[in-house]
Amino acid sequence: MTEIKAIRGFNDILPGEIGKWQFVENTAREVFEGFGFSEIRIPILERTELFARGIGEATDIVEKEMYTFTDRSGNSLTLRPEATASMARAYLEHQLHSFDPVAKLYCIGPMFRYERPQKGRYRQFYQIDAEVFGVDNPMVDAEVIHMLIHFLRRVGLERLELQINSLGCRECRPRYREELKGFLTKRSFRLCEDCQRRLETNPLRILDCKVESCQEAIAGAPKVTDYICEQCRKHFDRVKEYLAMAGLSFILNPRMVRGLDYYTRTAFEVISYQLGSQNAVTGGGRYDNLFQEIGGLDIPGIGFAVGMERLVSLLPAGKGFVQNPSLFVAALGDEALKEAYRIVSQLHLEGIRAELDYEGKSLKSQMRRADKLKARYVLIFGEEEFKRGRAVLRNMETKSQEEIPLQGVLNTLKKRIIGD
RNA sequence: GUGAGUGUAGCUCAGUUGGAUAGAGCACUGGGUUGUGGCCCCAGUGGGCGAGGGUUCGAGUCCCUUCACUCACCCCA
Repeated sequence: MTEIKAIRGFNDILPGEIGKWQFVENTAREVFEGFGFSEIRIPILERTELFARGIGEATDIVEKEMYTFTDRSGNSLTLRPEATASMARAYLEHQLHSFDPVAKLYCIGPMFRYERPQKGRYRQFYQIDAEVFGVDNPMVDAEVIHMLIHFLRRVGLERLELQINSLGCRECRPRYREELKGFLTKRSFRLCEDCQRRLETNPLRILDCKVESCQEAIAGAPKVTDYICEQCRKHFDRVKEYLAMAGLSFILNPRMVRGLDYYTRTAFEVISYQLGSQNAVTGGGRYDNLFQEIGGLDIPGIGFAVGMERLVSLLPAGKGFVQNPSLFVAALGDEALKEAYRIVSQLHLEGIRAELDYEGKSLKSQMRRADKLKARYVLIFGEEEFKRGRAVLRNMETKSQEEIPLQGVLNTLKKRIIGD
C-alpha cells in the first residue's frame, strides 16, 4: 500500500497554525463590517465562461491556470481562480442594485490556480476579497484602500509598502500602449526573450520585468500617468488627495501593472520585503469594464484580494494562539476514572477545556501528558481520596496543591479556573 | 510549461575514496520515585536509505529513468 498524500500545491492547515488563520479572518470580518461591508458566500464552481469573459481570454489565468473540467451533463465548469467575477455575477443575478445601487461585499475562501507551487504560491490558496460595486467616485477608491491598510495594521503587520498607479481607461490605455510599444520596439534588441514576446502580447508587462538588461532598456520609457486622459488624471488626483486625507502614505509606481484584463484606472498593491519573490500581500484596483464583459449592465467596481497564506506567514510566531487545557484530570483506578469522566463531561458543557487520560496509565505518565499539554490545573483523582470523598487539585505553575471535597467539585473547579 | 537544488527514523541531520547487522540529537514509550510534571539518568519502540532499473563480488554511497519536495522564471494573492 502506497501512502496517500495531499496533491501538489494543496496544503493542510494544522491545529498548531490555525489560530493565526482564525485571528486574521475574525479581524477581517470585524474591520470590514465596521466599514459597512457585508459578507457574501459564493460557489467554488462556476461555468467556465464566467471567468473566460470576466478575467479575459488572453490572460495567463484563463489560458493556462484554470482547473476546468466537464461535469456529467457536459457543462464546462471551473474551480474559481478568483472571487471578483463570481461576486459580480451574484450581484447581477440577484439584482442587488435594486436594493441599493452601492454594494459593499466581502468574501473569504479558497481559490484554485494550476501553477507551479513556490513560496507564497499554492494551487489552492485562500483570499479575503472586498469589493464595492456601483460607484466610480474616487472617494470609494480611497475608502477601500483605507480599509485595507487599517485591516493590515490591526492584524499587526508593519513595514509594508503601499504602491499605487493608474492604468487609464479603455480610451486612453490603448494610446499609451502604442506609445510604449513604439519606444520599446526601437530597443527590442536589448530585451530578454520573454519581453520580446511581450512586446506583442502585453507590452505593459515589460515594465516590471526583473531582467537587468530590460530594466536598462526601460529607462526613460514613457509613463502611463503622463498619457492617461483628462478624466483618468482627475480621478487619480482625487484618489491621492483622499488617501492623504486619511493619513495614508503611498508610493507612486508608474510601472505597476495588473495581470487581469478587467482592471482600469486605480491599481494598488501592498508589498512586503519580508516575503520571497511573491511579495504582494494584497493587490487590487478598479474595474469598470468587468460587468459589461459578463452581463451587459455598465456598473463600476473596485476591490482587492488579500493572499491569506502570504499574510499569515508574516505574522509573528507563537503569540499565544494555541489553546491549552484549563484542567487535566488524572484518575487512578476504574471507579475514579468513571467519576473523572463524569466531571470532565460536565465541564465541557460549561465550555471549559478539560482533558483526561482514557487509558488508565500511571500517574507519572498522566502528569507528563498534563505538562506537555500545558494544562493549568491537574485534578488528581486517586483511589484513596476517592474513598474519602476528596481529590487533590494541583496548580501546575505554582506547584501548590490542595485537597478539595468531591461534593461540589464542579463549582470549586469552575471558581478556580474561571476565577483567575 | 522552463531552470536549479534536495530526497537516510515522526522532526533536524551524520554516514569517510562503494565494503560486513544503517547512526546521533530531539520526539515517543517505560523505568529510576509500588500515587505526582517540566531538569537529570537508564532502557526500549521506530527507518533499510523516495521509487524502479543498471554497474559491481558488494551501493545510502557510482550511472540511467521516474516521482516528490523546495526555490526561482512565467504570472499572480
